[in-house]
Amino acid sequence: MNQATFPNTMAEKLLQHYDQYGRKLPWRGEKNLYRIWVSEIMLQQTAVATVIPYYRKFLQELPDVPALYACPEQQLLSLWQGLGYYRRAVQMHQGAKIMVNNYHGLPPEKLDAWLQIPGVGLSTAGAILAIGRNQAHAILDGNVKRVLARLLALESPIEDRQSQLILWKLAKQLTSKERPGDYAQAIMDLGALVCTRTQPKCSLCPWQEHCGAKNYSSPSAYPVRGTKIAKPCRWQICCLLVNTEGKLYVEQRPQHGLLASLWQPPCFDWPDQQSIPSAERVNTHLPPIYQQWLSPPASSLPVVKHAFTHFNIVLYPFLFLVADSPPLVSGKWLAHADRLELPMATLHRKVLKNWDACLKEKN
DNA sequence: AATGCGTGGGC
DNA sequence: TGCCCAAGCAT
Repeated sequence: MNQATFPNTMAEKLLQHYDQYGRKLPWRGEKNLYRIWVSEIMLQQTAVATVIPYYRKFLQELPDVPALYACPEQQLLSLWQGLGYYRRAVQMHQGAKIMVNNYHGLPPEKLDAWLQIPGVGLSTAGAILAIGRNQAHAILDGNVKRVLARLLALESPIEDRQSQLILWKLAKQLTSKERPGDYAQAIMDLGALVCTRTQPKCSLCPWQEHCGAKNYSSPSAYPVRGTKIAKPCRWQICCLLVNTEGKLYVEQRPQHGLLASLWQPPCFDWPDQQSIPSAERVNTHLPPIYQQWLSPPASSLPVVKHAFTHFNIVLYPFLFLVADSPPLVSGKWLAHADRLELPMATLHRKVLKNWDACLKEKN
């Protein structure tokens, strides 16, 4: 469909709809760039309902750039715990450092400066300055992509470079020059409430008369997706080492990669997906130092299945009762009461939760 | 350009 | 239940 067919009255039409039906959200009406930055980073690839409690807690603990700058990374990761994409928290820390060193501890006021902040790309930078300063920047997030792909009845797969260029061009074209901040939030609300992924409510849509998908095709047929690849699966033994004080042995993950710098019980790959590991077979697959601790019979806990973005994982947890605190140097022994303060990924929390439930059952 | 990076809810 | 995907960005 030719983009020239979209009249310049569309922004105003959407804004009228927004003024009446826009969502009330904790960050709506916010003009503080720091607070908008926090919301936009948390909302990357993350559902609104999930973000809200994290947003409130984060701002309560870290109300401004200097507070974020001064916050130890471990404490920051604890605030982020359970939200996912933990790199975002580290990047915000780096961003706060840049703001303290270069901008007197204040968030920048220009797009180019925001693009130098780690974790802030074109869409996030545009959103922050459009919403906070009413600067005329376009945004292009998942919601907007879906809305625009339907307007265009875009046939090329949404993730293709060609599609991205077309969508950015249209996003800029449609953005309101008068109220770009409200427009950015309006089109995201449209995607979240009306132009939804499944069962879009076209009869409520202020843009229905302009929509190629509605008028010439089927809205739910868009956006067109590329070919998907089957997710691989991994299997791991998860070792719960418990000493006589009832403390649990945990190790910190590497600083880079998956779940960077988070803590977990020691886990080891279990290459054989055919068999569920028995206590005996587990023994032979672990480093020798573990073998002396395997209290026969080792208690097995419920299997934990977890889906990451690019692979699935199955954890086989085993309980090891350790008579004395062993000479393991890389980790530490964690009391039950201190568990929540330590940043730990959801899949490992699942294991610990199951263990708690088993203990409760026995008592 | 393609891949890595979490999690929870909807269907 | 398994699959899809959300206010994307970095490498």
